[in-house]
Amino acid sequence: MTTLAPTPHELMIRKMESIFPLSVEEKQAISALPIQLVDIKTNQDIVREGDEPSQCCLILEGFTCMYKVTAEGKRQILSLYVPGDVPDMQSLHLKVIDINIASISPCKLGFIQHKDLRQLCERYPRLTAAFWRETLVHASIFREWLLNNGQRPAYTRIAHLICELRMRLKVVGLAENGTFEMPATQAELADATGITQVHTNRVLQVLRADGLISTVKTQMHVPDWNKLKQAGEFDSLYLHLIKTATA
Amino acid sequence: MTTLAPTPHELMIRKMESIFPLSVEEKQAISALPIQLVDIKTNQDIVREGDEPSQCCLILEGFTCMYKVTAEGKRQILSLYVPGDVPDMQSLHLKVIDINIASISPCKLGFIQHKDLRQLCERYPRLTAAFWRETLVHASIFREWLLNNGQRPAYTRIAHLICELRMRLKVVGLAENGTFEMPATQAELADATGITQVHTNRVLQVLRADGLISTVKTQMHVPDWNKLKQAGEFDSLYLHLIKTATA
DNA sequence: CGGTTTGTTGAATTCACTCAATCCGAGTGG
DNA sequence: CCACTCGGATTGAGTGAATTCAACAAACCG
Repeated sequence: MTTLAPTPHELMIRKMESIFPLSVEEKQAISALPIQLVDIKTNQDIVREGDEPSQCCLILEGFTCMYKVTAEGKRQILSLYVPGDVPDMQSLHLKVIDINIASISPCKLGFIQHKDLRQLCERYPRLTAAFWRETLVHASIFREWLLNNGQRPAYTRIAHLICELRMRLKVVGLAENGTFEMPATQAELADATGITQVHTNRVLQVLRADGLISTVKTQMHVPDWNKLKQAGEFDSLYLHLIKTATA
Repeated sequence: MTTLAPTPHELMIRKMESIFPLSVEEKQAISALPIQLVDIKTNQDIVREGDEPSQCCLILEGFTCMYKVTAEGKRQILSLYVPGDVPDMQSLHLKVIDINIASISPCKLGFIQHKDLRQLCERYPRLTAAFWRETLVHASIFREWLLNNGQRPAYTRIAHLICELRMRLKVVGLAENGTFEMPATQAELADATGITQVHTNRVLQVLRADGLISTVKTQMHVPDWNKLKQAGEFDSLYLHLIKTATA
């Protein structure tokens, strides 16, 4: 299945439907949402700690990451966001942003005003549940990362991260045949998994040698999904995808 | 201020008001919520991965923890929950539970039926926002733990955890004069911070030697809040407390 | 009490880190 | 078309923070 680039609204709906069944009416309502398109370059901050935005950001193309830095200047990437994600949905209810969001590749973004989202939720109360659920799924991803980074050895940890990305990209149609764009640098993977860049490099080499992944530029290929899943101890339950989306 | 043990509803309201301003009406509505009281012993599972509960669990007394285990049997504690918390609020919107929750001390729990919470939210839409916000704050705590466990050295990491507990207990009136109950064992602190029990023990000794904490049985005392905050690089922004609660 | 959990200590080990240095491909400009 | 730059990837060698393993002390509990 070769999917033409979906419109912003199509993408948003596709993503939402992976975790929440939408009615025709609800989809129409979402499709009517005003979205302001913006292109940005690599390594641009989109939202910063302390900001009080009045809009949410929908990723349309490219990858972004959420991160925090310690007093000593060490950066932890808290999550990677891919097309269809709204990394700052929390700003609907937490006025002051407590994290940073930045692009890690050139991105196309769609900004949606809080007021429009609030209006939508008022008119379609089930959508409140849908958005709430989306934030809960992201919380679940944070938890899985906590487990992953806290208890698993580097090899498993990186394998797990790659599994998650593949799965999340698949539901929005961006990971066919086990191949997908993965523009994160090794330094970024390192900051996401809490290991050093040097060590990340060595682990990736072993993963390649073991035939679990192969990379060409920013293209990641997973020849044997089951083997990688096993290496990464990956169980997608925590992504809370509904069955139709997993198939 | 010596607070008498609050009723379940008082405790719930006190906690909610630390992150969301409630009207008199809303408080009355919450007070009318049916709550089923249950006492449990230490180390009892309350909710398990795979469960599909029809109720949420309000902690009234004691500590509980949320955890996950890897295939190799390593346990990561994802969060600690204290009186006033509802650790499984997510079950309102994520049918299948993806984590475990267990007591780490004897606990008094209050179970609230999903249907009652849903009804409450329908009648008082602002409360939907309040509960949603509560789940977002917990997500924020997961993120901070990710940063803490991923990027900070063991000493800072444990100091930070103690700071967080003090702060969260304070808003429900359980940490006056820098003293509070902290029933977690060193093994549990270890699983929460992603370091070994042995090393946790050594770090605690240093923290005591540095005069940052002192412990008598399960009582934790913090003689100098500012010093501990500094040692733990603690900034409470991520808890999203409203000003009146911080004071 | 005796049994069990929790806390403490020592010694050897290791996984991952630090600190460079080097390599490489993609642009850029002369 | 090649020299130059620059970000990213790779490699080597030495180091260290935290681990493992094992034993022991202390506190807790029925």
